Amino acid sequence: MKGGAPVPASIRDVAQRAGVSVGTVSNVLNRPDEVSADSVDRVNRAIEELGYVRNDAARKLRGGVSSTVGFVVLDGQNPFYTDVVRGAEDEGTRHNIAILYGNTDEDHAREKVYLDLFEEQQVRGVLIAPYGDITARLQRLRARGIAAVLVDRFSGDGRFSSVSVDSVRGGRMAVEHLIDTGRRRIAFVGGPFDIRQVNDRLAGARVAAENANTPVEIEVIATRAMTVEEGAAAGARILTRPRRDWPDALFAANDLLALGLLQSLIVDGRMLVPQEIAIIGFDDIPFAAAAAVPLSSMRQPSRMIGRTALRILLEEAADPESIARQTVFQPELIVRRSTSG
Amino acid sequence: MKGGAPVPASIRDVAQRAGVSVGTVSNVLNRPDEVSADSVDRVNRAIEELGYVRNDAARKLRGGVSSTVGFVVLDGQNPFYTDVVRGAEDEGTRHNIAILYGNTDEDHAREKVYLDLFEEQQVRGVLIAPYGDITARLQRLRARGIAAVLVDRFSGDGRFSSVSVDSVRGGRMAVEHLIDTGRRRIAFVGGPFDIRQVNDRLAGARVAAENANTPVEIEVIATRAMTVEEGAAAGARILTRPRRDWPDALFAANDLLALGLLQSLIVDGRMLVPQEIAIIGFDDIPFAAAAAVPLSSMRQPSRMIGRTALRILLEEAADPESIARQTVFQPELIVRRSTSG
DNA sequence: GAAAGTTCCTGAATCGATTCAGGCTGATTT
DNA sequence: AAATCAGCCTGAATCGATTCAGGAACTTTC
Repeated sequence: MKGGAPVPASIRDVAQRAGVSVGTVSNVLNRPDEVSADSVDRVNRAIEELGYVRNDAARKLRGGVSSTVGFVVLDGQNPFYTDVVRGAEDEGTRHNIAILYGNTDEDHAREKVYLDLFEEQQVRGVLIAPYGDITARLQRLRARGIAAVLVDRFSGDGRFSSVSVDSVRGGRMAVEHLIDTGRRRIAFVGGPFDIRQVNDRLAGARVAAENANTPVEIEVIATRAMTVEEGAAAGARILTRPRRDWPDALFAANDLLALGLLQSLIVDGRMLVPQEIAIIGFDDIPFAAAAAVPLSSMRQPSRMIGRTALRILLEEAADPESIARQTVFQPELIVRRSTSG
Repeated sequence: MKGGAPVPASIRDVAQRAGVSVGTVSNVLNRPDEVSADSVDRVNRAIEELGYVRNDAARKLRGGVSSTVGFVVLDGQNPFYTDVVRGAEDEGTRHNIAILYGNTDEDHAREKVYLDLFEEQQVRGVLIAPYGDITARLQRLRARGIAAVLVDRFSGDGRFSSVSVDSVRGGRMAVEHLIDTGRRRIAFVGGPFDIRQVNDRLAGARVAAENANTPVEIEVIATRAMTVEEGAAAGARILTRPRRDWPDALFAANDLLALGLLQSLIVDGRMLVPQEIAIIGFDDIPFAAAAAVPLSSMRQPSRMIGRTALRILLEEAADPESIARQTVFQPELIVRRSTSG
């Protein structure tokens, strides 16, 4: 068909063409300052002419380190996580690191599949927004020399580094805001409860309710996933109740749920938001502001989370003796129309 | 901590423990039916006991094939692309393939960086939603035995397989719909124009205008990117015009732009959508339905696109002689309130 | 019973980049 | 002039999985 070497050039070909040894070529590639300027030139020219590209497999094999990092994400459709990934990617390109991407969709089996895969790939490290409890699995990775950093989730026992947002505090702030604006019958919408953040946000909500100086009721409406569809389904369920049983505010465990709720509640003007019912979400995804009724939310510094997580991961990969550290960002209350008529 | 070798077990360790040769272990792994049941058992037990995991680097080095595929995405924040990736991932897990993910953010330099990286990684193939013209680059990959499939973009010269949606037709359908609902002064909002889809959608819009049996005006409002922010900026610019110069409909090159436009136009009730101005987007991302005014859009079968693209990629990787084929899906008009008062 | 097959297994060679002990050259010191 | 040193280079050994020619043990065929 067309030009171009059908068989890729190896370091040996480059060495031959440049008239030096393979060791020298490798040195040019990895520590050019230990090689004479003349050799550097010749080698670089040969590389150019042959279109040589380093074979990462060979490199990795010989004890080298991988230039990929695995990222296991809970929900790849959620703009919050896309943003986190984006942050990690940004930091990654600065270190010439690529991201092996895995979306688990709140599924244990997929989580395992991806971790296995990353292990086979001998990635430099793994970023993971875990679904359930995976410390055992991570221990094993570590034993293999693969670092791991938890994302969006505090590491309970402190055995692994983590980068997260204080979900309990976020839950408290959200519900305090609802109470401040006069709401008393609050429903927490979220699930499944083996997602740690869901529990934490609910716990925070309860704290706020207990600390209030008026009686505040917290009801729990469980969902099977954190999606727009599940939110809409939960909303539909609320609508079937007699009017006097409606809560006067909803705290959704994330924005996708909140958007789903919003969508189903205001359809046909069934319910007025925020007059009859206030809604607040969590994450402050870009679409929250563009919603039918702009959505109040607890903002997380998503890109920063991704960036920080990758940075810490690389540091730990470089120094396996380093001590696990927990980085916790604070959420920020963003008030929009859905809670402030 | 429990057992777990601090140093990963190799195939040799497994062989020793199972009392067989390395060749046999490899055979158990790759063609178990050529090995006696007894050996298979012993080897599997040894693998279990040692926690052995295949080293993909070594495997790749020895002429094997990679189990990763690169995916270069134009805009990772766009839910449309997340959906496409998700589709590819779905198909990938069925073949035990992981995705190396790269987000170019409409940037040539990043595009190149990722392609280099994928080449070093010797990925099985590359899926790419290209920004500009990259056939030269893809030719080179192909010469190295790396297959490539274009995503969301028709391969003009037919040298590569592609999976896309008929953007010209989509543009035509969108504008025909606007015309059908009585609009005559239509603005196309999109850019930059070196994104092929933008051109195509505009071209389709023009066809619709010319075919109409009333005079229809198509104005072009250029944006620098396809984001919510740019859409909002374009909307703000429209608002500065004297009222009589306002278009009566907007066709946005994608939903993000449309959402931005919507957001900026309806703020403070400056403009009534759809009464004064209709808006239609492209992609039908999940958030389009949840927008302030539910957004009409041209739906693309995003997951299907991803799935199909990966399937074709794997087929081509398996058979380098195969002929490039163009798969074109048809877009579907989804009418919501933003175009039908 | 010899020849010809089967079935299953062995172990050395291989892929390509990196590393490192050792060597060569010319400059500097004693 | 010998000894020392710096600067630069060489090339064999190495990583771990795969492959394949060769061979052992056992059956079947004539």
